[in-house]
Amino acid sequence: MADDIFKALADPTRRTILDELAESPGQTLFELCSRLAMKHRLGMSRQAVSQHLAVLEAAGLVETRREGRYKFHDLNPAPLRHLTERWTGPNPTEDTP
Amino acid sequence: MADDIFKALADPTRRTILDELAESPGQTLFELCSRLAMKHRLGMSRQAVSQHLAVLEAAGLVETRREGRYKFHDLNPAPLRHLTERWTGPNPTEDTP
DNA sequence: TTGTCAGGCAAGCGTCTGCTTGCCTAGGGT
DNA sequence: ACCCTAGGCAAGCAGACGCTTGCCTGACAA
Repeated sequence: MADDIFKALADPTRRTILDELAESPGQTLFELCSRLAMKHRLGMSRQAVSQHLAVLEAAGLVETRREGRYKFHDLNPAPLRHLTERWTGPNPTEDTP
Repeated sequence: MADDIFKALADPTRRTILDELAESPGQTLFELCSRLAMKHRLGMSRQAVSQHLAVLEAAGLVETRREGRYKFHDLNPAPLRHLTERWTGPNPTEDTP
């Protein structure tokens, strides 16, 4: 559970993918590949990115929806919210109603 | 920098060590070894724990002080505070004075 | 139908990593 | 002096991880 999330965050390429999905949601695999290559100078094969996305999806950090032959990816930051409170203590005034 | 922190958090044993140091600060290597063995049923060699502590210290999550032949370890949660805001956005009401 | 394009599956390979084992240094007590 | 204890250094090993390559499936268009 939390283990999957921390392990998913351990790789710099996966963190860059999260950055990219935060900046422009709903990208397909090919869009992510080209933007990682252009903006971040990461020359990786399509399968490498696909495997990273699988790890992120298994951790619940990325959600996907299919439309025809396209698969769109979106960041889900919810699992990250209280991840480190285990050691920092709850943020005193967070979630004030 | 952030890479060291995420990589340090990726291992479940290291997260347990942080838990243990949060619960009772200032433990020595041997104290940590025995408590990991007793409370968490982790049978590891002393060197394994020592190497984990080195990783945590390199990431800035654990600080140490020597006294004679003892070396005491303390949790430093500061690097964890804003670690995930990169994707969650800043906590709206955090750090209110 | 045939061709093309987005994506998935699986095996293989090199590297990193967590852990062990063995030996070594330094501080403190008798 | 001697011994014991807390900790460090370094080599070695098995498994995990990141990435590639090659082939396959399914959706659309000509």
